Amino acid sequence: MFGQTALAVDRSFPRMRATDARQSYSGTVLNLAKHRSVYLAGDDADRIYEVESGAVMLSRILDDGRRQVVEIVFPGGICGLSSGDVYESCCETLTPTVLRSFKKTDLAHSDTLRSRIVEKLQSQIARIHDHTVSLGRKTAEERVCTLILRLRELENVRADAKECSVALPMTRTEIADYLGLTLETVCRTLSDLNRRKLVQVGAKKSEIRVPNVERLRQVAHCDA
Amino acid sequence: MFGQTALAVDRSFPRMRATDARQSYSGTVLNLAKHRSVYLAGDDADRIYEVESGAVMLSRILDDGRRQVVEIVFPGGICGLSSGDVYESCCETLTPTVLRSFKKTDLAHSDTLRSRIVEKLQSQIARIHDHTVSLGRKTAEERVCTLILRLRELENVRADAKECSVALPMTRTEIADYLGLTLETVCRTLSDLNRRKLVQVGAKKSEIRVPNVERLRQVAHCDA
DNA sequence: CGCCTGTTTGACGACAGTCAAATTAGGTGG
DNA sequence: CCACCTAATTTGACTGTCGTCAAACAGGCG
Repeated sequence: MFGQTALAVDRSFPRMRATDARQSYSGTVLNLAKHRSVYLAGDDADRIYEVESGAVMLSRILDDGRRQVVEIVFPGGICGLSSGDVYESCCETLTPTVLRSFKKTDLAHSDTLRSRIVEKLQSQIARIHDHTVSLGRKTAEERVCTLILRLRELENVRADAKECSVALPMTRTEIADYLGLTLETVCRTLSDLNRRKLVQVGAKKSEIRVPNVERLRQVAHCDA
Repeated sequence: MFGQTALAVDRSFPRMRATDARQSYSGTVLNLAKHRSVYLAGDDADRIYEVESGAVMLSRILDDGRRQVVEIVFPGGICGLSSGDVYESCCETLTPTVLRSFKKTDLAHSDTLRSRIVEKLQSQIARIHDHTVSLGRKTAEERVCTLILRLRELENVRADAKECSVALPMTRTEIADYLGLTLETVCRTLSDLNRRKLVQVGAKKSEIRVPNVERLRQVAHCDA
C-alpha cells in the first residue's frame, strides 16, 4: 500500500515567531483517507493547505466530461491557492493524507507563513513546468517513464541506486488524466515497457520495479 | 505592432513601507527590445523579475531539440523563480518589454515584496493550470481558440464586446511551441478557422479579428 | 459464488506530425 | 522606390501515434 511510509514526509514545521504566536497560525491538522475530497471547484476559497504526508491531486473537468489532473501535490507542497474567491480546481486525496490548513486571512498577517509559502511555490512551479514539457512535447512512453522517475525521486530511494521499486499511488485512469492520455494508452505503454524489461509490473499492479534506472532515464528524456 | 499600448499595463506599484525604504527594494528597471534574452537555463538564479509592460516567454529545450514554452508572462506577472540556485527555463521577450528586477536576497528581507509576490503567484499558477488543461485535453483547434481568447482578455477590450481584434505577439513557431503543436498544425488550424469565419486572419498575419466572441468561446471549450 | 471495479488487449480510425514545396512578408542596400 | 534576400507562413501528400469502441480478464468483498 502506498501511504505515509512510502512517501518522504516533511515533518519540519518551522517554529513560529513571537508575532505569529496566535493559535491559528500553526494551522489545523486534517487527517483524510484515500479518495476523499478536500474541496471542490467553485467552493469558497478561504483556506490553503500544506501536504504533510500522502498526496493530493488537483483536477479540472470540462463541461463535456474530459478531466485533466493539473497537479499532484506531495509532502511539502501547497494547495488551495486561487486567483479569485473560489477554487478553480477540485482537490482530492490519492492516498491517506495529512494536511495542515490555514485561513487565507491568517496568511495576510503572518510574514513567517508567507515567507515559507514563497519558498515552496518556487519549486512547485518548477515541477509544474516539468509537467508542462511532458504534456506538450513528450510521447506517451516518455510521459509514463518520466512519472515513474518522478515518483521514485519522492520516495526514500538512495539517489544513486541502480535499481529500485516504485509504488504508483493512483489508478490507471488517474495516471491517464494526469499525463493527458487515455487509460488504454497508459496500460499499453506499461505492458510494452514490461515486455522490453524496462520495468516489471508487479502482481500488485501499482508496484513497479525498475531494474535499470539509468536506462529508464534515457527513455524518459528527462532534463533532471 | 504589438507593444506597450496593446497590452494592459499594471502601473500600480505599491508604495514602499518605511522598513523597505532601501533603494534596491523598488527594483531595477530593464528596457528590452523584442526577442531579447533575459536569462538562460543554467544561469545563476540571483534575481526575480516583474513584467511591467510587454511579455516574456519561459521555455525549456530537450536535448534532442524539442522546445516547449512553459509559460508566457504578461504585465503583472513574475518570472525568474527557481527551485535551485540556477534557472531551469530560459526567458526571452516576445515584444518590447519593461521589466523590474529584484535581487533574491532583497526578497528575503522585504515583507512587502514577498506579500506582493504571493498574491501574484496565486493567479499565475491558476493560469498555468488553465494551460495544463489545454495541453493535456484539448484539440489543436480548441488550443488555438483558447489562446486567442486569453490574449483578448489581456488587451483593453470591453469584456462584453461582441466582436474584437486581437494581436498575436508571437510567431507561428512560438505559438506552436506554447500549445504543444507543430507550426504546420497552427497554420492549418488558423486557415480553417478563417475559412469557417470564426476568425479573420488579417493582412498582417499577427492581427486576428474575432467577429463573434461567444461563438469562439464555444469552440474553445473554455471554463473561464 | 457472483458482482463491481479496475486492468488488459485487440481492431480500427482520426487527429496531428513529418517531409516537402510554394508563397508571402519584411528588411537591406542600391 | 524598387530589387533582392532571408525568414516566416501556407498548403499538400502521406505516415504514425494515440484515441475510440469493444470485449475479455483479474481482483476484492459481501
